Amino acid sequence: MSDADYLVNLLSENGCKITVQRNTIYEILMENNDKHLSAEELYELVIDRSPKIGIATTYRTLQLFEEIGLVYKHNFDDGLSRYEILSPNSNEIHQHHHLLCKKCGKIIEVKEDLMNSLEEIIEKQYNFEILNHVVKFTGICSQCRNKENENGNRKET
Amino acid sequence: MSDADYLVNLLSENGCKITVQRNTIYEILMENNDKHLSAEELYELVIDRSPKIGIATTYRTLQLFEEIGLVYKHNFDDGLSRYEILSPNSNEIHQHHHLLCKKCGKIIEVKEDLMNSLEEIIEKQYNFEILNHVVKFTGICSQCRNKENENGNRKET
DNA sequence: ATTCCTGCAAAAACTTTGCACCATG
DNA sequence: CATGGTGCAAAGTTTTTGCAGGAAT
Repeated sequence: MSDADYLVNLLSENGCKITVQRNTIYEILMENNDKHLSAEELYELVIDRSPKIGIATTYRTLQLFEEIGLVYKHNFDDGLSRYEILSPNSNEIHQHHHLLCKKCGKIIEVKEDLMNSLEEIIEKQYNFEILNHVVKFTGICSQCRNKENENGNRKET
Repeated sequence: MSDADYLVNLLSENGCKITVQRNTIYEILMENNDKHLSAEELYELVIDRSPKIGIATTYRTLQLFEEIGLVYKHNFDDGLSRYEILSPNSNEIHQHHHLLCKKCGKIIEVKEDLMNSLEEIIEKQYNFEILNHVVKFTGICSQCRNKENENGNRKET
Protein backbone atom coordinates (compact mmCIF):
# COMPACT_ATOMS: atom_id res chain seq x y z
CA MET A 1 0.00 0.00 0.00
CA SER A 2 1.37 3.41 -0.94
CA ASP A 3 1.57 6.28 1.47
CA ALA A 4 -1.14 8.13 -0.39
CA ASP A 5 -3.44 5.12 -0.17
CA TYR A 6 -2.73 4.86 3.52
CA LEU A 7 -3.89 8.42 4.04
CA VAL A 8 -7.02 7.86 1.93
CA ASN A 9 -7.89 4.73 3.86
CA LEU A 10 -7.31 6.28 7.21
CA LEU A 11 -9.45 9.28 6.34
CA SER A 12 -12.28 7.18 4.93
CA GLU A 13 -12.24 4.83 7.87
CA ASN A 14 -12.81 7.80 10.10
CA GLY A 15 -15.52 9.35 7.97
CA CYS A 16 -13.35 12.22 6.79
CA LYS A 17 -13.13 13.61 3.29
CA ILE A 18 -10.02 13.48 1.16
CA THR A 19 -8.97 17.00 0.20
CA VAL A 20 -6.05 18.56 -1.62
CA GLN A 21 -5.04 20.33 1.56
CA ARG A 22 -4.87 17.16 3.59
CA ASN A 23 -2.88 15.45 0.87
CA THR A 24 -0.43 18.31 0.62
CA ILE A 25 0.08 18.53 4.35
CA TYR A 26 0.60 14.80 4.53
CA GLU A 27 3.19 14.93 1.72
CA ILE A 28 5.16 17.70 3.34
CA LEU A 29 5.08 15.93 6.67
CA MET A 30 6.34 12.74 5.05
CA GLU A 31 9.15 14.53 3.28
CA ASN A 32 10.32 16.24 6.46
CA ASN A 33 9.54 13.63 9.02
CA ASP A 34 13.01 13.76 10.50
CA LYS A 35 12.70 17.47 11.26
CA HIS A 36 9.95 17.48 13.88
CA LEU A 37 8.18 20.36 12.20
CA SER A 38 6.11 22.79 14.22
CA ALA A 39 2.76 23.94 12.87
CA GLU A 40 4.28 27.19 11.70
CA GLU A 41 7.28 25.54 10.04
CA LEU A 42 4.99 23.11 8.32
CA TYR A 43 2.79 25.96 7.17
CA GLU A 44 5.76 27.74 5.60
CA LEU A 45 6.61 24.65 3.57
CA VAL A 46 2.98 24.09 2.67
CA ILE A 47 2.41 27.55 1.21
CA ASP A 48 5.52 27.17 -0.92
CA ARG A 49 3.71 24.35 -2.68
CA SER A 50 0.12 25.50 -2.28
CA PRO A 51 0.03 29.21 -1.57
CA LYS A 52 -3.71 29.43 -0.93
CA ILE A 53 -3.80 27.18 2.10
CA GLY A 54 -4.58 28.89 5.38
CA ILE A 55 -2.83 28.38 8.65
CA ALA A 56 -6.11 27.46 10.31
CA THR A 57 -6.38 24.51 7.95
CA THR A 58 -2.89 23.49 8.89
CA TYR A 59 -3.78 23.46 12.57
CA ARG A 60 -7.09 21.73 11.91
CA THR A 61 -5.42 19.10 9.79
CA LEU A 62 -2.71 18.43 12.33
CA GLN A 63 -5.36 18.04 14.98
CA LEU A 64 -7.27 15.61 12.79
CA PHE A 65 -4.12 13.68 11.92
CA GLU A 66 -3.35 13.34 15.57
CA GLU A 67 -6.84 12.11 16.39
CA ILE A 68 -6.74 9.41 13.76
CA GLY A 69 -3.29 8.36 14.90
CA LEU A 70 -1.43 9.54 11.80
CA VAL A 71 0.92 11.89 13.58
CA TYR A 72 2.40 12.18 17.00
CA LYS A 73 2.35 15.58 18.68
CA HIS A 74 5.64 16.13 20.46
CA ASN A 75 6.28 18.48 23.30
CA PHE A 76 9.90 19.45 23.53
CA ASP A 77 9.38 22.32 25.94
CA ASP A 78 10.27 24.91 23.36
CA GLY A 79 6.92 26.60 23.57
CA LEU A 80 5.17 24.89 20.69
CA SER A 81 4.13 21.49 19.43
CA ARG A 82 6.09 19.51 16.89
CA TYR A 83 4.63 16.83 14.70
CA GLU A 84 5.92 13.50 13.48
CA ILE A 85 4.24 11.04 11.12
CA LEU A 86 3.72 7.57 12.49
CA SER A 87 4.04 5.50 9.37
CA PRO A 88 1.96 2.33 9.09
CA ASN A 89 4.72 -0.03 8.10
CA SER A 90 6.84 0.61 11.13
CA ASN A 91 6.92 0.27 14.83
CA GLU A 92 7.50 3.98 15.16
CA ILE A 93 4.07 4.25 16.65
CA HIS A 94 5.64 3.08 19.81
CA GLN A 95 9.13 4.51 19.99
CA HIS A 96 9.89 8.05 20.84
CA HIS A 97 13.12 8.48 22.65
CA HIS A 98 14.76 11.84 22.57
CA LEU A 99 17.67 13.57 24.17
CA LEU A 100 17.06 17.26 24.75
CA CYS A 101 20.09 19.40 25.40
CA LYS A 102 19.44 21.99 28.06
CA LYS A 103 22.12 24.28 26.69
CA CYS A 104 21.64 24.39 22.95
CA GLY A 105 18.18 22.88 22.66
CA LYS A 106 19.30 20.21 20.24
CA ILE A 107 17.00 17.21 19.87
CA ILE A 108 18.84 13.93 19.43
CA GLU A 109 16.97 10.77 18.52
CA VAL A 110 17.62 7.49 20.25
CA LYS A 111 16.97 4.11 18.76
CA GLU A 112 17.05 1.76 21.70
CA ASP A 113 13.86 0.47 23.16
CA LEU A 114 14.29 -1.11 26.51
CA MET A 115 10.92 -0.05 27.68
CA ASN A 116 9.10 -3.27 27.11
CA SER A 117 9.59 -4.67 30.57
CA LEU A 118 8.47 -1.41 32.15
CA GLU A 119 5.39 -1.43 29.99
CA GLU A 120 4.40 -4.90 30.97
CA ILE A 121 4.54 -4.00 34.62
CA ILE A 122 2.46 -0.93 34.05
CA GLU A 123 -0.18 -2.64 31.95
CA LYS A 124 -0.66 -5.28 34.60
CA GLN A 125 -0.29 -3.24 37.75
CA TYR A 126 -2.35 -0.24 36.66
CA ASN A 127 -4.67 -1.96 34.20
CA PHE A 128 -3.71 0.82 31.83
CA GLU A 129 -3.84 0.14 28.09
CA ILE A 130 -0.67 1.69 26.71
CA LEU A 131 -1.07 3.15 23.25
CA ASN A 132 2.18 5.04 23.05
CA HIS A 133 5.03 6.23 25.12
CA VAL A 134 7.48 9.08 25.09
CA VAL A 135 10.78 9.15 26.83
CA LYS A 136 12.68 12.36 27.12
CA PHE A 137 16.09 12.67 28.67
CA THR A 138 17.08 16.17 29.55
CA GLY A 139 20.75 16.88 29.94
CA ILE A 140 23.85 18.16 28.23
CA CYS A 141 24.86 16.96 24.81
CA SER A 142 28.42 15.97 23.98
CA GLN A 143 29.19 19.22 22.14
CA CYS A 144 28.01 21.35 25.02
CA ARG A 145 29.90 19.18 27.48
CA ASN A 146 33.06 19.95 25.59
CA LYS A 147 32.36 23.65 25.55
CA GLU A 148 31.65 23.53 29.27
CA ASN A 149 35.11 22.20 29.95
CA GLU A 150 36.55 25.34 28.43
CA ASN A 151 34.40 27.77 30.42
CA GLY A 152 33.49 25.96 33.59
CA ASN A 153 31.03 28.31 35.24
CA ARG A 154 27.43 28.54 36.30
CA LYS A 155 24.35 30.48 35.27
CA GLU A 156 24.71 31.10 31.59
CA THR A 157 21.47 30.14 29.97
CA MET B 1 18.17 21.25 56.57
CA SER B 2 14.65 22.64 56.42
CA ASP B 3 12.82 23.28 53.18
CA ALA B 4 13.04 27.02 53.73
CA ASP B 5 16.81 26.77 54.19
CA TYR B 6 17.08 24.75 51.05
CA LEU B 7 15.37 27.48 49.08
CA VAL B 8 17.57 30.17 50.64
CA ASN B 9 20.72 28.23 49.86
CA LEU B 10 19.72 27.48 46.34
CA LEU B 11 18.86 31.09 45.64
CA SER B 12 22.08 32.42 47.18
CA GLU B 13 24.19 29.90 45.35
CA ASN B 14 22.78 31.23 42.14
CA GLY B 15 23.17 34.88 43.04
CA CYS B 16 19.45 35.46 43.45
CA LYS B 17 17.76 37.44 46.17
CA ILE B 18 15.44 35.96 48.75
CA THR B 19 12.05 37.64 48.55
CA VAL B 20 8.66 37.15 50.16
CA GLN B 21 7.19 36.29 46.80
CA ARG B 22 9.68 33.53 46.13
CA ASN B 23 9.16 32.11 49.60
CA THR B 24 5.39 32.16 49.24
CA ILE B 25 5.45 30.52 45.85
CA TYR B 26 7.81 27.86 47.12
CA GLU B 27 5.56 27.15 50.10
CA ILE B 28 2.46 26.79 47.99
CA LEU B 29 4.28 24.54 45.58
CA MET B 30 5.49 22.36 48.44
CA GLU B 31 2.02 22.08 49.93
CA ASN B 32 0.49 21.08 46.61
CA ASN B 33 3.27 19.13 45.06
CA ASP B 34 1.06 16.17 44.30
CA LYS B 35 -1.28 18.29 42.21
CA HIS B 36 0.96 19.28 39.31
CA LEU B 37 -0.19 22.89 39.48
CA SER B 38 -0.25 25.03 36.39
CA ALA B 39 1.00 28.61 36.61
CA GLU B 40 -2.54 29.90 36.79
CA GLU B 41 -3.63 27.39 39.42
CA LEU B 42 -0.58 28.24 41.47
CA TYR B 43 -1.31 31.92 41.09
CA GLU B 44 -4.85 31.45 42.42
CA LEU B 45 -3.49 29.77 45.54
CA VAL B 46 -0.77 32.37 45.91
CA ILE B 47 -3.09 35.37 45.90
CA ASP B 48 -5.25 33.73 48.53
CA ARG B 49 -2.27 34.01 50.83
CA SER B 50 -0.58 37.11 49.41
CA PRO B 51 -3.10 39.11 47.41
CA LYS B 52 -0.63 41.63 46.08
CA ILE B 53 1.50 39.24 44.08
CA GLY B 54 1.27 39.60 40.31
CA ILE B 55 0.98 36.82 37.81
CA ALA B 56 4.12 37.99 36.05
CA THR B 57 6.04 37.32 39.23
CA THR B 58 4.56 33.87 39.35
CA TYR B 59 5.75 33.11 35.85
CA ARG B 60 9.15 34.68 36.46
CA THR B 61 9.57 32.74 39.68
CA LEU B 62 8.61 29.45 38.08
CA GLN B 63 11.08 30.11 35.32
CA LEU B 64 13.79 30.85 37.84
CA PHE B 65 12.93 27.80 39.93
CA GLU B 66 13.18 25.69 36.83
CA GLU B 67 16.56 27.14 35.89
CA ILE B 68 18.05 26.44 39.29
CA GLY B 69 16.63 22.93 39.26
CA LEU B 70 14.08 23.48 41.99
CA VAL B 71 11.05 22.53 39.96
CA TYR B 72 10.36 20.39 36.97
CA LYS B 73 8.18 21.81 34.22
CA HIS B 74 5.84 19.13 32.97
CA ASN B 75 4.12 19.02 29.66
CA PHE B 76 1.03 16.90 29.73
CA ASP B 77 -0.33 18.08 26.41
CA ASP B 78 -3.19 19.92 28.01
CA GLY B 79 -2.17 23.26 26.63
CA LEU B 80 -0.17 24.56 29.56
CA SER B 81 2.81 23.75 31.74
CA ARG B 82 2.53 22.14 35.13
CA TYR B 83 5.14 22.38 37.83
CA GLU B 84 6.47 19.96 40.38
CA ILE B 85 9.03 20.57 43.11
CA LEU B 86 12.11 18.38 43.02
CA SER B 87 12.87 18.07 46.69
CA PRO B 88 16.50 17.82 47.79
CA ASN B 89 16.18 14.85 50.08
CA SER B 90 14.78 12.53 47.51
CA ASN B 91 15.52 10.90 44.25
CA GLU B 92 12.49 12.56 42.72
CA ILE B 93 14.85 14.61 40.69
CA HIS B 94 15.12 11.66 38.46
CA GLN B 95 11.77 9.96 38.38
CA HIS B 96 8.83 11.18 36.40
CA HIS B 97 6.67 8.43 35.12
CA HIS B 98 3.14 9.25 34.25
CA LEU B 99 0.19 7.57 32.64
CA LEU B 100 -1.98 9.96 30.65
CA CYS B 101 -5.45 8.78 29.77
CA LYS B 102 -6.43 9.82 26.26
CA LYS B 103 -10.11 9.72 27.13
CA CYS B 104 -10.50 11.52 30.42
CA GLY B 105 -7.12 13.22 30.68
CA LYS B 106 -6.36 11.76 34.07
CA ILE B 107 -2.72 11.79 35.15
CA ILE B 108 -1.66 8.70 37.07
CA GLU B 109 1.74 8.53 38.72
CA VAL B 110 3.99 5.51 38.48
CA LYS B 111 6.63 4.57 41.00
CA GLU B 112 8.75 2.01 39.18
CA ASP B 113 12.05 3.05 37.76
CA LEU B 114 13.46 0.59 35.35
CA MET B 115 15.13 3.23 33.31
CA ASN B 116 18.57 2.85 34.72
CA SER B 117 19.84 0.38 32.17
CA LEU B 118 18.52 2.49 29.32
CA GLU B 119 20.25 5.51 30.77
CA GLU B 120 23.58 3.84 31.01
CA ILE B 121 23.45 2.91 27.36
CA ILE B 122 22.54 6.43 26.39
CA GLU B 123 25.18 8.09 28.50
CA LYS B 124 27.86 5.91 26.96
CA GLN B 125 26.67 5.70 23.40
CA TYR B 126 25.71 9.32 22.93
CA ASN B 127 28.08 10.91 25.42
CA PHE B 128 25.03 12.70 26.73
CA GLU B 129 24.98 13.77 30.37
CA ILE B 130 21.51 12.90 31.60
CA LEU B 131 20.14 15.32 34.17
CA ASN B 132 16.56 14.19 34.17
CA HIS B 133 14.14 12.04 32.32
CA VAL B 134 10.44 11.96 31.70
CA VAL B 135 8.48 8.98 30.64
CA LYS B 136 4.93 9.37 29.50
CA PHE B 137 2.67 6.52 28.56
CA THR B 138 -0.39 7.54 26.66
CA GLY B 139 -3.30 5.18 26.65
CA ILE B 140 -6.60 4.32 28.26
CA CYS B 141 -6.98 4.15 32.00
CA SER B 142 -8.78 1.32 33.72
CA GLN B 143 -11.95 3.32 34.33
CA CYS B 144 -12.20 4.37 30.71
CA ARG B 145 -11.51 0.83 29.58
CA ASN B 146 -14.50 -0.30 31.55
CA LYS B 147 -16.71 2.40 30.09
CA GLU B 148 -15.51 1.48 26.62
CA ASN B 149 -16.77 -2.04 27.05
CA GLU B 150 -20.25 -0.65 27.50
CA ASN B 151 -20.19 1.57 24.41
CA GLY B 152 -17.71 0.04 22.03
CA ASN B 153 -17.45 2.57 19.21
CA ARG B 154 -15.02 4.93 17.51
CA LYS B 155 -14.49 8.68 17.20
CA GLU B 156 -15.79 10.14 20.41
CA THR B 157 -13.19 12.55 21.70
C1' DA C 1 23.72 52.78 47.55
C1' DT C 2 23.39 49.47 44.10
C1' DT C 3 21.47 45.78 42.17
C1' DC C 4 17.93 42.96 41.54
C1' DC C 5 12.86 42.15 41.91
C1' DT C 6 7.98 43.34 41.57
C1' DG C 7 3.42 44.91 39.82
C1' DC C 8 0.94 46.57 36.36
C1' DA C 9 -0.46 46.67 31.86
C1' DA C 10 0.53 45.99 27.31
C1' DA C 11 2.23 42.80 23.91
C1' DA C 12 3.72 38.54 22.09
C1' DA C 13 3.26 33.82 20.62
C1' DC C 14 0.66 30.00 19.59
C1' DT C 15 -3.75 28.05 18.67
C1' DT C 16 -8.82 28.04 18.13
C1' DT C 17 -13.25 29.66 16.39
C1' DG C 18 -17.18 31.91 13.58
C1' DC C 19 -18.88 32.42 9.33
C1' DA C 20 -19.74 32.52 4.46
C1' DC C 21 -18.27 30.03 0.55
C1' DC C 22 -16.63 25.84 -1.74
C1' DA C 23 -15.40 20.91 -2.62
C1' DT C 24 -16.18 16.17 -1.84
C1' DG C 25 -18.81 11.94 -1.84
C1' DC D 1 -27.18 18.18 -3.06
C1' DA D 2 -25.99 17.40 1.60
C1' DT D 3 -22.24 17.30 4.50
C1' DG D 4 -18.14 18.51 5.83
C1' DG D 5 -13.84 21.36 4.80
C1' DT D 6 -11.58 25.79 3.79
C1' DG D 7 -9.98 30.66 4.11
C1' DC D 8 -10.03 34.68 6.32
C1' DA D 9 -10.01 37.40 10.16
C1' DA D 10 -11.04 37.92 14.74
C1' DA D 11 -10.68 36.12 19.35
C1' DG D 12 -8.78 33.09 22.93
C1' DT D 13 -5.01 31.32 25.90
C1' DT D 14 -0.90 31.09 27.91
C1' DT D 15 3.31 33.36 28.62
C1' DT D 16 6.65 37.28 28.15
C1' DT D 17 8.25 42.03 28.38
C1' DG D 18 8.90 47.21 29.43
C1' DC D 19 9.09 50.27 32.82
C1' DA D 20 8.80 52.84 37.05
C1' DG D 21 8.79 52.07 41.83
C1' DG D 22 10.39 49.12 45.75
C1' DA D 23 12.99 45.67 48.40
C1' DA D 24 17.19 43.06 49.43
C1' DT D 25 22.19 42.86 50.13
